[in-house]
Amino acid sequence: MYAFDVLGDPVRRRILELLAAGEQSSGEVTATIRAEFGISQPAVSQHLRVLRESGFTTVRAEGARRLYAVDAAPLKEVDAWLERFRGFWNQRLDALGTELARGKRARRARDHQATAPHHQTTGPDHQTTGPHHTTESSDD
Amino acid sequence: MYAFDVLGDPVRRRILELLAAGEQSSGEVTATIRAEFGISQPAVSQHLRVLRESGFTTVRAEGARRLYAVDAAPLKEVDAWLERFRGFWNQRLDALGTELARGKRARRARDHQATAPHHQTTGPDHQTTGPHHTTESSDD
DNA sequence: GACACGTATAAGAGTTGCCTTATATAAGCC
DNA sequence: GGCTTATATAAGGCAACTCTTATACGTGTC
Repeated sequence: MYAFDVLGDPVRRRILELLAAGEQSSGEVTATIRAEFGISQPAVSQHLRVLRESGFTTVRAEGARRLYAVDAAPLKEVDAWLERFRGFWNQRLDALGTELARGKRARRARDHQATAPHHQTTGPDHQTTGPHHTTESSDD
Repeated sequence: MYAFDVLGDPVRRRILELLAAGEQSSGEVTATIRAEFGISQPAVSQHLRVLRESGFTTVRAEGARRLYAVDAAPLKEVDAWLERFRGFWNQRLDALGTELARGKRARRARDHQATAPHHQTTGPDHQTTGPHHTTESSDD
């Protein structure tokens, strides 16, 4: 899951945000990013390269310009990874105790798309204690 | 959005995957990670520290053990960031042009409402350029 | 108290990542 | 052709990250 590495940089995330509004030329992106982050044109170009080479964007030439646009594929991957955690903020944590008491918990941890280098998951053969109660999980 | 930095590391992502199945002690996590990644106990402990200090996990002591569990707050943040891109993979990219021509775009049933009543999908209402057609590179 | 276990921290080395300045390539215009 | 605009690449410096080994700290046991 190379994707998370790419998204680790705030400049790159910002560029994607900009492109989410629609195709933009390298120059347009550069102007905005320079204004916001105060970095040089080559620096922005390098970030664009990373995004391009990692599949987050597509580019097409229009004269001397390069028009960048979001390619959602890697983001989709990230979204898929998050999938397994969705249950953690979709339920009333406070009510969890009750749920457990009823022995009625839902089965989570269905698939694992581990990016681990080696073999598969050695599933914790404990109780699958899904979403537990965290003392105070901030929810907004 | 510190969260993406934390998730940039494959070991940390794996640890979260493990914890997604339920609370685990530092030792249990360490055993699995050591087996899969071949790194030392202190290395795992340091990753656990990062996860702890960045709010991805909670810890509670049980005797000499430290029991770690997922805290979803930061993941929720990541999910919220992704929100703006959801529209990019919920529509038929190839048909987009046609669809626009027919002016039929808007009301597409959002489909996939499987389990979670996640936040309302505020589709990216990018005017024109939105999701364009490209060859989607699914993997790299 | 002494010792083993479970876990964390400290200090240092190697690697990776991002930024800068300088420069190259290509297109547009006169 | 020669100049300007648009964008990319190259090379080097510095900071940040992650690993390792060594060690400290708290807990349970005898």
